[in-house]
Amino acid sequence: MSQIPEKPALEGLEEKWKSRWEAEGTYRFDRTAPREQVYSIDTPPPTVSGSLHVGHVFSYTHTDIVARYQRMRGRVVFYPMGWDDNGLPTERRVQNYYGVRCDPSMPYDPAFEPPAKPGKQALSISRPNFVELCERLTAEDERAFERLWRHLGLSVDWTLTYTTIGPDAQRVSQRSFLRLLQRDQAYQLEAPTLWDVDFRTAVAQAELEDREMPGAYHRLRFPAVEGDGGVEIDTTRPELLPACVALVAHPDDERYRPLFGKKVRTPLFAVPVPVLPHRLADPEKGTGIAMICTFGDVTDVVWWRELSLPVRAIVAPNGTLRQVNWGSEGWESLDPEAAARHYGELAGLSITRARTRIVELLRESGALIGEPRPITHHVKFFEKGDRPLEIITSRQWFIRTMPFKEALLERGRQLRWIPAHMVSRFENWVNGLNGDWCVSRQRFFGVPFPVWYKVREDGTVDYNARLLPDESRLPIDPSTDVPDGYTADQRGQPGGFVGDPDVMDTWATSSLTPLIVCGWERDADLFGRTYPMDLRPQAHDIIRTWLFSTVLRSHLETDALPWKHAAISGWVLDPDRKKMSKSKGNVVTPMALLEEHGSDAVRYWAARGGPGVDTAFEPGQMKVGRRLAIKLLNASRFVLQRQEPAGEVTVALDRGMLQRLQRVVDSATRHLDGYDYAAALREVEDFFWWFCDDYIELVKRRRAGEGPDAASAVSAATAALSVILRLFAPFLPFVTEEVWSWWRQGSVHRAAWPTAADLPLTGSTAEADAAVEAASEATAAIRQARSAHKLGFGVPVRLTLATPADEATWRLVEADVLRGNNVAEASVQWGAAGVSAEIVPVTADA
RNA sequence: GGGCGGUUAGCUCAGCGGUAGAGCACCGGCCUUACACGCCGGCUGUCGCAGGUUCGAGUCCUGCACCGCCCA
Repeated sequence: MSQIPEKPALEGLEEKWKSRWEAEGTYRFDRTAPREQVYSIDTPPPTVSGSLHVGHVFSYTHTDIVARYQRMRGRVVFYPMGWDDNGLPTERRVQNYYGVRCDPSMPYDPAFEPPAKPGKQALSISRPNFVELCERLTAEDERAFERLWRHLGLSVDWTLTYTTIGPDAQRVSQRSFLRLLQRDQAYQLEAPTLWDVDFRTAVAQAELEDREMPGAYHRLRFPAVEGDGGVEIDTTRPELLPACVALVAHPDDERYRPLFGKKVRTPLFAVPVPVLPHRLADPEKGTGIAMICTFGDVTDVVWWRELSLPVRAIVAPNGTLRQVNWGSEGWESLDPEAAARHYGELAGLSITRARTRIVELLRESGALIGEPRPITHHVKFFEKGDRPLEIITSRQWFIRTMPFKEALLERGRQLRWIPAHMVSRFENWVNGLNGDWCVSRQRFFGVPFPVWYKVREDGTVDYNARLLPDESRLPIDPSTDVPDGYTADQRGQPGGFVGDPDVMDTWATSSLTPLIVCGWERDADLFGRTYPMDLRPQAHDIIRTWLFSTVLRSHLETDALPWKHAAISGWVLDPDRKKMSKSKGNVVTPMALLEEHGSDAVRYWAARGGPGVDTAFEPGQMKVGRRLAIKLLNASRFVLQRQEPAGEVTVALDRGMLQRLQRVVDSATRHLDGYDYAAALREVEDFFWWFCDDYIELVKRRRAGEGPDAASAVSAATAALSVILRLFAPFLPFVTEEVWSWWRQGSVHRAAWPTAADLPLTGSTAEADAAVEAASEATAAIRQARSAHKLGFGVPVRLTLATPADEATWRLVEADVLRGNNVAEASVQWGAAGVSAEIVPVTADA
């Protein structure tokens, strides 16, 4: 307990209480609690190689409100925080920050120190050195993130913090991968894969986005192989002509029916290709007949697979056209010399430059009909990428998704979504899945695949001869660790082994967060107490990635839903109703925002944005929140200044106030149970302002007196304050804790959530309600009259009042109403049709 | 093109079958010994448009328009 300050203020409360909470372990998880009592939260690990912005503050506050509410309800809250440091964003940040690039062929340099300032030219360093820099930089970022979250007042148990590159995450990722392999739920395949030519890695369907791009239709003439016939096609990708393997038209298209089964030859390269029917060919598009190349887009892949076509791949992993030996097997041409001559103009060029050059060649040869016609079309990009994706055949790891679509939809239905309509985002995505999940990335800072391959005697790698570690060895890095039965010097040697060079997609690790934090296969006791988890909070933009993949992994690994509830928060919108962009969010950094308005005030703004509702960034609401917090300090101080005489709450007005509060408690509890924290806050806030401006104003003079009526007011006010503080505690943790400390032991955040039993209610409910009603409407009428006559409160008045209240009710509140409105004399008519008040000032001589 | 959500006072939003609400902003007033970072009062709406159901519709149904997001 401490003294009530003379002039209480919000300043400094964050510093004071965040360190107190840490020192006292206020939010520490009690791992002896039985499962039924535990409430476990699968917090989204923010990407550390970015910055936290107001959107994070917004949604993490929502989760914290739920956590604090559940804790006060008696649940033992398991609330870890994670950092997503694994993956491409970190690599990119490290490259820019230190001016380095990773060259996996270089040896480790233990003495390496990055330059103080990044040089003009990127410095090549080994993979282990690169990974060290990633770890160094993310560790710094993580400390800054933690400071921010503590300042915001998140009631996280910081002893449970994990990172997606940490040993636990690696061990879980690798163990799960080995088990997927055993169950044939993961497999390796050389297949056409979406490929980013700048990052030089495969990407997954979930990481795609469509962008609108300018393009052009080029009409090309393909002569018949025999006779003078021919056909014209339209293509947006003429540079892929050397990779053309067939033409395709709709089976019902009368125009092309006669050509099915016949061959035409490609312009410039004179490759004979068949004309084939397929239902996916669109008769309305272009000339109605298209060229199939390996591979221009995903439809090409479908055609290639379903029509059993050969592969003629020309795009290299770096996005240039590779060398091709025309006339050799697979590259047959009716005129290999001409083909080689033409292709020689293209080889080595980037895709865009190759396109420009081939259009010139086509024009010269007469195969280009007319001029290119500009269009805009949708092109697939890696969401973090700058150039359109290519489709390149490469060896990749996949996790099966296609066989589980139905089961996953069923899991989606079992999950309680908040708000409920978000389930359709999930179903939309699952229904649209068109292939298994590609999880390998040709990158460096990630969890390696725990796999080696045997090297044949001729020095080639036998990808079918896998060497897998025992689970007890995990986590391992196959680029430095050695498989059982081999020695380090056999790496890369004939008869030896090589490690799988790839790392896992970052979602392949973050899809396991419930298993990582709950101690799957590491701590069975903890796992039993926390899994499946109670809550997954996250934003709606990552339903297709994080939520989907987590449901999949838990389904495969534990045959269960990972959590009971998924609470999907909205976005923060800027004043133009656009998603608050990172650059905008950085203009006002979260820490500056918290320092300017106070954490409770910012949390108030966030709490008003309901579940799943996109919410405008509005400093005005933060100012309102700040006023609320200040009001709590002042009102509390006033109530606590007089805690004696205490006694039974007998006066009708006092009982009526408590009844109102009881209804607020019931309703706020119902709302919070349904995760509608915004509705709960509204009700508590409305009550509190009424409590201050009407109830306290009416009773404060009686309360200042002596005897049972004063005791009734004192007791009612302190009982109400105790409940009000607890109702506000999940929303405004700092100011409520401060006030609680003035008169109570322990933390308000470990106090019990209020119930009706906390309110000393006695007597007739109807009578007390009627008293509140009569007092409120009379007061409103008198205040109105004062305003109309421009008479301030300080001027005593003579009142003529008509009130619908009956005489008995009026007598219950008369003294409070008259004193509370500075009425010197009154003439009252009760039982009137409506309320009306007339006043005249009482002058000194009257 | 398919799906989801939204459209209510100048602004931000609540209300989702029974006489249009809150806060902010604005205007007017008040030093009232908890708070001037305060208090009191006032102003403001064809509840996107068109039909329908109902005794009664921001509230339910149908269509349309516009905005946003997701997926093609």
